[in-house]
Amino acid sequence: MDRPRLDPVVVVRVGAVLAKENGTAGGRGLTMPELPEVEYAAQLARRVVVGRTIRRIRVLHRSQQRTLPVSKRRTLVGDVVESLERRGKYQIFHLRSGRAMVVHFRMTGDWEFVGATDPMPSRARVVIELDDAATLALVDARALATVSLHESGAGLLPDLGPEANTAAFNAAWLGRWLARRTGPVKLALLDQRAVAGIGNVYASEALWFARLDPRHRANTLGAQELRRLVSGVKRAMRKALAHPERYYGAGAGRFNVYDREGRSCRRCGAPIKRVVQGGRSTYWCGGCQV
DNA sequence: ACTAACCTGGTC
DNA sequence: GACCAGGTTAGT
Repeated sequence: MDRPRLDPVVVVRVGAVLAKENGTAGGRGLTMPELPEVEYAAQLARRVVVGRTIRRIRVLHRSQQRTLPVSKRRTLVGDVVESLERRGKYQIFHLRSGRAMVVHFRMTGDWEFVGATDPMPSRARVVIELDDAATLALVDARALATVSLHESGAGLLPDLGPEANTAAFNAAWLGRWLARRTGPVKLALLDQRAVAGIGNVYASEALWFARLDPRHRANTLGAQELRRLVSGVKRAMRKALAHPERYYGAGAGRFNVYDREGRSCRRCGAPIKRVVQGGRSTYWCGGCQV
């Protein structure tokens, strides 16, 4: 087959390989896939699965038994992956039968490409075997990633806002959305109905780019602040999409505020602060984010 | 609109 | 050995 294939020696696991290429193995091992990381993972997986016939699906962890019971798995055998689409943090495998398999990495999910002679990774939860002997494994330390099978296009995904890195996400849209939110703007940014693809890490990063205090009430932002926030989100997306190796896997740690409590701000030198909002850590610079 | 639950590796 | 990380959903 002349279809492009991943070199199995180079590509093992998306996050881990990026860290290796970056020469930073052994860092904090942050993964937390958000829009840029899921986009990169989908790009790699796409090259392996598109056009291939599913030979078998294995479930190695009970957390996936609910959504992928044996009866459903059997029906996938022989189906063909026509395309792999990313929407927000979701990956959608469109199948020739008209069905769709939807994967969400949650916090620690990742693809691992397993060669014919490679041992199955210990954290593999769902294994997709293809007709050309390629094997794609969903590895996930915390086993919270989800895989679901849908009979048709209807009800595939929950209600999602515009993609964070597209023109559809703009100040007019965001302003309309935030107007009915009274909580902190950081929490509003995490709502996938407001903007798709932002998670805890890039929410803090985007607010740093926008020079906005994450504790501001969402519905109090002015027009100029809204524009700054939109461009802050897009700057964070653009940087991470252009350099996935700096933000993914053990190579992570190139953030401006995330996980940098007490360190000095790269823009103004003031110490980075941390506060818990909605049960999750928010980081920001008390000096230049006002 | 807020909170618990889902999970388990890594750190305290 | 307790506890924390966190996206999403289900439950209050």
